[in-house]
Amino acid sequence: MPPRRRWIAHLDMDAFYASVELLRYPELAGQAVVIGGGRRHQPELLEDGTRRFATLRHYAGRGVVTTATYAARDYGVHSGMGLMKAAQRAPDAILLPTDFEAYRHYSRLFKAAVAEVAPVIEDRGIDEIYIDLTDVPGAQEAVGHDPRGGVRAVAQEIRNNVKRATGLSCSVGVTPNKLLSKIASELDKPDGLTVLTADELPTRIWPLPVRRINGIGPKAGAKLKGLGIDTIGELAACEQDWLVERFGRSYGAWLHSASHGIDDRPVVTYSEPVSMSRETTFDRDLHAVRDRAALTAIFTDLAARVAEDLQRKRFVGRTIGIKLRFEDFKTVTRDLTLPEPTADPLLIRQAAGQCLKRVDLSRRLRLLGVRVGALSRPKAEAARAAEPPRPARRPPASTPPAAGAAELPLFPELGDPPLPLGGGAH
DNA sequence: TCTGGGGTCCTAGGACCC
DNA sequence: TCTGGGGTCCTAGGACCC
Repeated sequence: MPPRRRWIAHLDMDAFYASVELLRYPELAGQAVVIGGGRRHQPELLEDGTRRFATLRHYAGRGVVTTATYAARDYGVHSGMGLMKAAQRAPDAILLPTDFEAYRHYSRLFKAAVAEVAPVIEDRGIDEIYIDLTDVPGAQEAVGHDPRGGVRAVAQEIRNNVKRATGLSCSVGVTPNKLLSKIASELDKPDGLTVLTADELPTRIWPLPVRRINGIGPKAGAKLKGLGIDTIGELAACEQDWLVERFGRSYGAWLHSASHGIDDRPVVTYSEPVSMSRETTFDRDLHAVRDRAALTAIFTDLAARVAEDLQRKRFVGRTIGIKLRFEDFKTVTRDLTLPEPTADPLLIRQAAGQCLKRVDLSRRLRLLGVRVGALSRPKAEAARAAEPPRPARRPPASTPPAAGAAELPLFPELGDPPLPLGGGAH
């Protein structure tokens, strides 16, 4: 009996947001379409029943491209690009607002369709998943002399099921591990299926640029390029010690094993959230003093929204943090750990207000965020009462007056003394 | 016409305790 | 008072991903 092979699939929906929009507006098929920005550019229904769509040409704002159709990508537009820049490259491309409700709906549909064939699924966001195919009936069968035949048929069945359930296409990579499958799913995109065995590493993986490895981002990619390493094969030819000297023990060793296609991570079907946050970028940069009222309102709203998220998902958190991005794009964070976890909007806002006091607010702000971390499940009142009080590890942060957060002066009044510089408070 | 929003994980220094 | 080592928690920043 031949040994049982581990088969992991990575499934990636093709241009997901844009493809969902095309289901709704089939007349846009084949056109350059970009998804992104605010709610402003909703299509307009004309009297003759046709729709008028906004184009990128007149866009003004700070949005980015979340997805572009393949036709739009031909103009050099890709996700993450500022919409202003995208407008330069493709002024006549159609611009649609993001509709997360719709995308979440289709996300649930495609994942359910996969689960009918293979139930061991790891969520990697709204449009991609890993699937463990090892124990799916048929996956271990060779077809002729090809050990990939059985699992290829299983993967094709998954793709068919997704198409039937959603009308959308996806690309799938199947290999012995998550690292290689993630790379493989991109090899024949869109609407492709690539099955690789470990012995195909030198021919199929090593010629690719290092950036194709999930975990090598812009920084590590640039550093490798500076060292004369462009392809995964060139990385694989490096001594591990040499990489460790340059990238640190952990990352250096990982680079070495990744380039050799080694990855033992399991497919994880559930993981508890670690933090929840809300943040917003303003239409224009705001100043702590001159725009105090607006900033205070935004801050309170962000705290209320995280609190709402926590309560809806039944979590409480002990570490409250803020994030600020200045006009020069520099970002700072401050956080504060409370003696007890909470999901109360007032307590969250109070703690966030404490954090804010530790930041120098002389530069204008473009973004504000509120985060709650160190999450746990709320204890029932009864269980709490039965417990001895938790001894505080350090003096609790001076608790603001019980007056209620609404009256707290979060941002300085005109004429207030200058705020202390950030970073000095610990 | 620079660069959204929601996450995870890692590192590193200092506090604090034994 | 000086000299330690180990372990955990807290905080800040940064890389990376979807």
